[in-house]
Amino acid sequence: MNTFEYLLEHNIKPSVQRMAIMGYLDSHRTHPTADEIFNALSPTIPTLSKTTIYNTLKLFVQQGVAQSISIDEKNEHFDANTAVHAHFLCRKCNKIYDAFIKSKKLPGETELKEEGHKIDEAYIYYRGLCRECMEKELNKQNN
Amino acid sequence: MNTFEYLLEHNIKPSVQRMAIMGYLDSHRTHPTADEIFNALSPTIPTLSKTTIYNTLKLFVQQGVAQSISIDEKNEHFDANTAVHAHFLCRKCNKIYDAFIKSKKLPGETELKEEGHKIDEAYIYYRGLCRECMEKELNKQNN
DNA sequence: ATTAATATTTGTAATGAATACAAATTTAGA
DNA sequence: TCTAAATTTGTATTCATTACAAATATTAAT
Ligand SMILES: [Mn+2]
Ligand SMILES: [Mn+2]
Ligand SMILES: [Zn+2]
Ligand SMILES: [Zn+2]
Repeated sequence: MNTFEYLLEHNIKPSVQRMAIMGYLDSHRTHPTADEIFNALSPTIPTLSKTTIYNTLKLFVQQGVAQSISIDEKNEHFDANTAVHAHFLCRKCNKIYDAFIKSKKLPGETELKEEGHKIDEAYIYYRGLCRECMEKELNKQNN
Repeated sequence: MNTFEYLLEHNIKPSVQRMAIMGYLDSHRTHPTADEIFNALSPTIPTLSKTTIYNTLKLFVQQGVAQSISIDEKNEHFDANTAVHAHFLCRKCNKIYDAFIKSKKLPGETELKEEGHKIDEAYIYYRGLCRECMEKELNKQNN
């Protein structure tokens, strides 16, 4: 799937900036923040403005080519994967890990629907200590 | 369960301010923000400071007598119910509804544990249109 | 009861991510 | 080419949250 066509199919005019931001999001599945995207792209597009990053990401979310991840209190993160999937934030290294979902029924979903609410978005967030960080802590102790 | 004992059991010294904030959280299960709590309590405790609200809520979360709900991008919400349960935010009226969870296994949890991560917190968020708001919209059309 | 040490609260200043806004630039159409 | 619309940019602003230090309250020691 090429970025140009993908944006067009979602009614987003593929400008240089939009292509670059979508390209970055698609090739870096690390759930970057607006700031991280700006720092990554600004060397190659020196005129790039942070406002454009914010505007574009908002547009991407509206048009359904990205989702906003609010697992981190401090910063909004973004994900080119728009499918419903779980996220795990390591409180030590701040990395965000993906976890895919097997069952179709999400917890509490049926109850909410039975009460007559209409669900448009679903998010599953976990926080804790990732394997990598846990191993680092163990190595410290065994030295 | 009385508030005084409850705070003590969780190693929180029950000051007037802390009692009031815990009392409010416990009796208003509407997932209030720091600002809402301040506006509600400041008439009865005129010297109350907003900083105290923030400090106290942070302490409550640390000591496990409240949880922080980050379903709303704009404001942090708080909940005296510390059990893992789902939340539904209506994007029209901004009310946050509870939904209780039947199954013990949360989506993606097993996968994350198998990868060696240690999960400490779990959050399930939904967004959409609540029944009340949907009915209001229907009434508008049929007039 | 005084005093001193500690804990808590308060008010104000600072932070910083996100937004508002208007000017500048680019793109598309006549 | 000329014009209008769309997009981008830079700067100013917002506002929830935090930092900090002074003020007050609580507890412990003398
Ligand atoms: Mn993801
Ligand atoms: Mn709740
Ligand atoms: Zn980690
Ligand atoms: Zn509603």
